[in-house]
Amino acid sequence: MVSMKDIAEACGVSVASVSKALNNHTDIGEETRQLIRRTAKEMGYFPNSVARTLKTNRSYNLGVLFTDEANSGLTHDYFAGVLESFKETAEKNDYDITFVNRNRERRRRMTYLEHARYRGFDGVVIACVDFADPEVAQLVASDIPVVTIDHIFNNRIAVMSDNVKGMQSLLRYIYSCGHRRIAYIHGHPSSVTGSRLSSFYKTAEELGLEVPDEYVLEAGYRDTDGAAAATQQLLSLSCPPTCILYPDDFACLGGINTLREKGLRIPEDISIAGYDGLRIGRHMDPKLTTLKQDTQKLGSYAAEKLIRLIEHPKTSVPEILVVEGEVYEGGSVGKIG
Amino acid sequence: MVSMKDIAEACGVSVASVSKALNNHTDIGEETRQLIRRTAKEMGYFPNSVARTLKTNRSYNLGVLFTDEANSGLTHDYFAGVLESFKETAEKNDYDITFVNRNRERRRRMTYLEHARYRGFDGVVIACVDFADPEVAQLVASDIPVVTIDHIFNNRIAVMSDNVKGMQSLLRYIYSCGHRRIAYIHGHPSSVTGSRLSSFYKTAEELGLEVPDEYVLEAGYRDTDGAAAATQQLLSLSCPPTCILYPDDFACLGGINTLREKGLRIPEDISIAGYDGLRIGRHMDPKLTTLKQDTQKLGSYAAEKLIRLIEHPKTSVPEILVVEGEVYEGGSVGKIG
DNA sequence: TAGGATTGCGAAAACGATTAAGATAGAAAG
DNA sequence: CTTTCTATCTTAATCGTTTTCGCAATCCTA
Repeated sequence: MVSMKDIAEACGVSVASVSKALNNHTDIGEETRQLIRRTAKEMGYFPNSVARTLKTNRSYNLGVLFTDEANSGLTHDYFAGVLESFKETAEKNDYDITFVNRNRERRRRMTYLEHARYRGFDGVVIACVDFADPEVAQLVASDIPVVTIDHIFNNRIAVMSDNVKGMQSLLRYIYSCGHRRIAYIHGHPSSVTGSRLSSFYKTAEELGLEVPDEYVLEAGYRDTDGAAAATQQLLSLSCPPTCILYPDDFACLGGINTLREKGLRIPEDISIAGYDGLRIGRHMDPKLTTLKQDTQKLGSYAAEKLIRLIEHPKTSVPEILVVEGEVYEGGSVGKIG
Repeated sequence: MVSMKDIAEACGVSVASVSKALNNHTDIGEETRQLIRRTAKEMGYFPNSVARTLKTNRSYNLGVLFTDEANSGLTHDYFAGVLESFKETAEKNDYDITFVNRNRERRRRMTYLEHARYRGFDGVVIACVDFADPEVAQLVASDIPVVTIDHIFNNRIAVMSDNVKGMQSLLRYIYSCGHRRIAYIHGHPSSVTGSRLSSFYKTAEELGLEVPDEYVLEAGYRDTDGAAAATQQLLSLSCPPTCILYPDDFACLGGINTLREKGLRIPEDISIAGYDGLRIGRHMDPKLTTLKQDTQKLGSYAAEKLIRLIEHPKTSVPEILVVEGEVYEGGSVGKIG
């Protein structure tokens, strides 16, 4: 590999001058600058980020922390969408991204924070993890710039999908279609689920909707079997709902199958709605009515805020960015009355 | 951050001794070793991978190269599955992964190879890219260890999903169900498509199947609209097929919708089969018959081979690893006769 | 034209680790 | 009692950059 030293020799100048010429410093003559830049290009010089990082303590590398619970992970569509967008924005700003982990086996195990320090990440984005994990807390409490997605920590920047407004819009839409007996199968307890659930109740109250306790059940996120079981339970009620809300689009699939097995048609006999706005929903028949989260914005905002925090720590304030989604009117929620 | 220097001072030894104690070298006394290791732990020391990389020229970081054609990318289920598995295996071996890209905007643009050198990747895995891209060729031709997935380069290690056997098994299965008029909507020309297509023809011949030219159409990978259009075309034939093969599971969705619009039931009126074995297929109704590719093995093999190539270049030979998939017998292919 | 300001450049010290080679001590060998 | 090992530890160079500081040479300005 050709280094600055090689260029310096070729040009008959010092390494310092090469560095200055290449980094557009002011205290270097125009002619020498040109000469150096030309030879650098000719010799196929490319900087060594490792050396630069060591010296400057800036790696231009962002850590991405997420955990692969239940074999989801990268195949988790919502997160994949966010990450894709995050990656793109980061790269546009000359940052690379590397996954944070603690799966070390050969050497001493590392905590997330240790790993982040080990690699010298300039910042870390945290999404889709168990936010109660003490190791996550340790990382968040450190001096490393952090942005979280869909979870709020004290004095940290967070990018949130607006679950409150989202659920509100979705429920209002369903109500506007004439539904009055609406059930909600929510995900396992988490801040996300919490927001949606309370928004569900609040909106129902605003609408004057009555929500019997039997109408609110729990199933895992992306858990088709759980959704199927819950659906079964709802159908066996003496007064079953006319519309069922699911934790997410994927879980819907489990519900749909149960409904079809019972010979129920969607949306003629029963209506359903998902949450997330995954691509598959638009290809189902009928198209799945859902709340489409803006993964594109979520990812790019997270990256922009994180980079801003890194590059301008003084003027960056802990803030909570809320990204609204929108109701996707598929055909899975029928009109009543 | 506490460095070796700090530990050295605390223990009253030289930095060299600290390095030796921590890396289990032989020329260090047992007592001093213990002392150093203990103090290191007490002081919360953690190595700095950047400094180590600079000195040793080994980053323990692998590059992942893929391109996000048509807004797929990380939301591309097949690739996401492979990557997830690759990541896991890499991490088990103490390697991290970073994405290779060339989207630099602020600084000088980089080629893939330049980026790989810039970051000092120990090796790169290439998957899901335009293999005809000269920049990919440049990277492959370099001295950086490379493993490709689903594409073969001269003198390089490749991990391949067995598209020949896969298509053979799938077609034989469909044949065994009694189908004789089988159409194939294949993906855009690529080595993958090529293998499947030729295997389709070869297997058909072996089975004594006649395949009219009108039965073989083209649509993009994951292109639901294209699949829908092709399906339309097939249905309008005077002698339409009894079973349609699609480029992939996702594209199937486009086909399914077209079929349902025509009032055709699956599999009573017409049969379909996908390719890939995505999770959604198992939740469709009927379950989608498909060829399930072993993304888990593909990813882990790629990681293992790449790491082996990095760590034992002498005994590593360019080889082609073939990973077999298996027919997933859903219910979308009906029995005939 | 002397003095100070400006400009262009180089020397050298970092950054945090690794490692070859040298130094020191005590032990074994003659 | 030298000499030669061996075990243990240190010195110092190095990886490829960045950056501070100092030194000339040049340029103003009065």
